[in-house]
Amino acid sequence: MSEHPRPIATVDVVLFTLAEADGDAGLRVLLVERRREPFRGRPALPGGYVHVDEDADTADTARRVLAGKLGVRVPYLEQLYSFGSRDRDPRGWSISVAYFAMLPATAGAALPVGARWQPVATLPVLAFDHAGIVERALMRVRDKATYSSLPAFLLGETFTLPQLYDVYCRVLGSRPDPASFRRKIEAQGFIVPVSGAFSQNRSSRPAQLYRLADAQLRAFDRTI
Amino acid sequence: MSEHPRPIATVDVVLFTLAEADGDAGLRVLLVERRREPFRGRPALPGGYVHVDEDADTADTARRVLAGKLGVRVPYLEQLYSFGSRDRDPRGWSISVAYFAMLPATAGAALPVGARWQPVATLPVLAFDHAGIVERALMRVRDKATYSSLPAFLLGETFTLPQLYDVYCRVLGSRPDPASFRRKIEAQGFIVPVSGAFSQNRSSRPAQLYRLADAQLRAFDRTI
DNA sequence: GGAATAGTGTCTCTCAGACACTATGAC
DNA sequence: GTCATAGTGTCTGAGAGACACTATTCC
Repeated sequence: MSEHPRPIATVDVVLFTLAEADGDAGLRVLLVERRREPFRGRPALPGGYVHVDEDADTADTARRVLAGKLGVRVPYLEQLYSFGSRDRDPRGWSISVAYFAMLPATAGAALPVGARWQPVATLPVLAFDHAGIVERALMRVRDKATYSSLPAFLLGETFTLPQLYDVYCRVLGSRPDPASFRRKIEAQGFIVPVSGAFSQNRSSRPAQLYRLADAQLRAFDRTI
Repeated sequence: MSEHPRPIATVDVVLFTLAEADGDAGLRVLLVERRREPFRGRPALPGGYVHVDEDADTADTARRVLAGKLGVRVPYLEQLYSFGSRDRDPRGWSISVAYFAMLPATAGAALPVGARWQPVATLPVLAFDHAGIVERALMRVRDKATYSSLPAFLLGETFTLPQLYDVYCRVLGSRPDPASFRRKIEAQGFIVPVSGAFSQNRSSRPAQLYRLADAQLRAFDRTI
């Protein structure tokens, strides 16, 4: 009675970062070239099977994939959505529990062969339904940028308010009033000034450095 | 290489409704008594295995469970979260893709034996990690009530603004200003008046009847 | 008329947006 | 001093909260 054929169970991760050069706007997502069938040679999201003997839960699977395939540890990881259907994998009925993660630009370091950062504006054709997964992740990240501290996880330990403003702009794709932004962020209180620390600017006034008040995501207040 | 032992794959549904009697505040959730091990005799969320030969995707599984076990069709169904871990099911590593659904009070009709509506304020001990699933569903529904038309799916085809206000209050557990609520909702424009139709009140002024502008969830505007 | 609920007008306070202004560094 | 960027002050308009008020039904 309880023995049904089981679907394939995988975890895929949409890993976001920003280009280090401020000149290039917008988010980038990590793609790896598939080395096996199906979709051999196609770019895909990093992912893998749930290892029932190794992983305590699906978040563990996500972290194992990121650490093993890419050697990164991410400051922010969130479950995105689960894509489970008959058609999404030619090998059969499969469920992918998708996560997304934010990685500071500085932590980019060396990528293994076959992995690359791709601007979300110019995505190639992806394996499986991964295009849809990236699309949903982008919607989530952009939506959360309007009411949470999420974009701050794209920055390193310390950052200036202008840098934070820049990150929000690049994630949102719009430029709200900088003065309003400053007041709004300061009112939310999820960042605290690092006393006495200032940015080293090329040829202008240095800016106060801040850090996150805590490692958690903070949502802004909302009323009906 | 690609043959890993697969986790169990199930779908569970948190089905919400309101008591018909306006006197009783708050949401109710549907529980069914488990008739098999594990957790035999314990109340649990309606759910079941993914049937790879029957279900096109996990939303199909959710609808099949609701139709088969309870004979209901729901006007709103949304994927909630996936709970996948080694420990959540004594039979082994398991993934439950959880959904939540909203059912108008009037559609309650006859429930099968072993099923019952339970106020969320007085939940018993549940099977598996279902208490955590209900908790997350409640957080989602209450959060969405602050910025979307979600609570409207707890009402029937037509409803009055005072009824809608009552539903939002019961979901949110608070009583915002009724005048502000009216203005806010009218500005969002997700409900339209049914021309010439009014409620039949016992001994007071009848109210304008409204219906949803479309069958989709509508999110309110938000700025940063 | 009174009771009860539906619905509006209006004041205040907060906050986003706009934008002019001042502040502080490098040179 | 100039240039560049950091950061503030202030006005305005939109909207939430509070609450007094009017409107329409049944009795």
